[in-house]
Amino acid sequence: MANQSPRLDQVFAALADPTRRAIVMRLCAGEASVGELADPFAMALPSFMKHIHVLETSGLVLSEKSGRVRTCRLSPDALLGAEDWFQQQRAIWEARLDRFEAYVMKLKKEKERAAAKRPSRTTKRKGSE
Amino acid sequence: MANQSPRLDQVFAALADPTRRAIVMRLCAGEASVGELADPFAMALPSFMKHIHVLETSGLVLSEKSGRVRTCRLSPDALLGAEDWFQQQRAIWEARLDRFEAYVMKLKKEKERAAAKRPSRTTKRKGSE
DNA sequence: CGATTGGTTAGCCATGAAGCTAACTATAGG
DNA sequence: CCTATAGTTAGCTTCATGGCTAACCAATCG
Repeated sequence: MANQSPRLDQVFAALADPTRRAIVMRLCAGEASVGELADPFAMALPSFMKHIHVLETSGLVLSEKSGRVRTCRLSPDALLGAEDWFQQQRAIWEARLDRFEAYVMKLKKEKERAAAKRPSRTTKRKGSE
Repeated sequence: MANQSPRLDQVFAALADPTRRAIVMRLCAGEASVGELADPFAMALPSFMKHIHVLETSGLVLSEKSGRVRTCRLSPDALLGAEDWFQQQRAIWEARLDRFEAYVMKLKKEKERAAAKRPSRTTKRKGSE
């Protein structure tokens, strides 16, 4: 029940930036070096590296340096964790909608029964909500 | 293909804060007034209202004031939009994994065929990557 | 060796986010 | 009418974020 996970904070914060989302999207297609990743962006390397670092500390991306080139790849766990969060919320939301619908149905039925009992009151306006 | 949606920026940024995620979770269970929402948090009202406002401009939450009380409710669209983003990434990721697996299978088969051809070389080490 | 390439570190700046208090508006209740 | 309630506005601090330049390693390559 305690959903105070600092990981989610970082994952969502990381994904709030279009540059970083683009990096994640790129990495979904396969690993790449920092240089390759940086290429499409009109941004100085140090600025770009900050984004990589943010992605890394959020757990979304892993990287490894061999020689003078650092290769980055996606770590699906964090991504899946965030997706889970959405699915949980949606489940709760949908359960509520179901309950609400059930409630409306119940009201409707009661109204029908009342109408059957004393038809003269069928045209009564809306009723209390 | 242009996924530069400023909406996603705002939605993810909104969800990067634990207070705001808690608000969203609370609202999944049904609408509530600002006061009700603020109650569990040890935070001055003006600070809290900022969170509400962030949620509102992100499109996650709608609110309406009647009398002196403002009632908030979830707007599922933005939530679903964000969930979609994850599902798209996952689809790409999984397609890649499939392709990778297919590639590995192909390698394996070739190796087997080679082994069948000249069994003496079966114990050769790893091979070039 | 010396130059180039690929990345890293350090430090600066502007902006925006998250919190606070204090003071104000406007409805509801007595 | 008076007071308490529910938000709201204004203005202030502090810290994080996103960008830059300049200078600095450390592998390659010629």
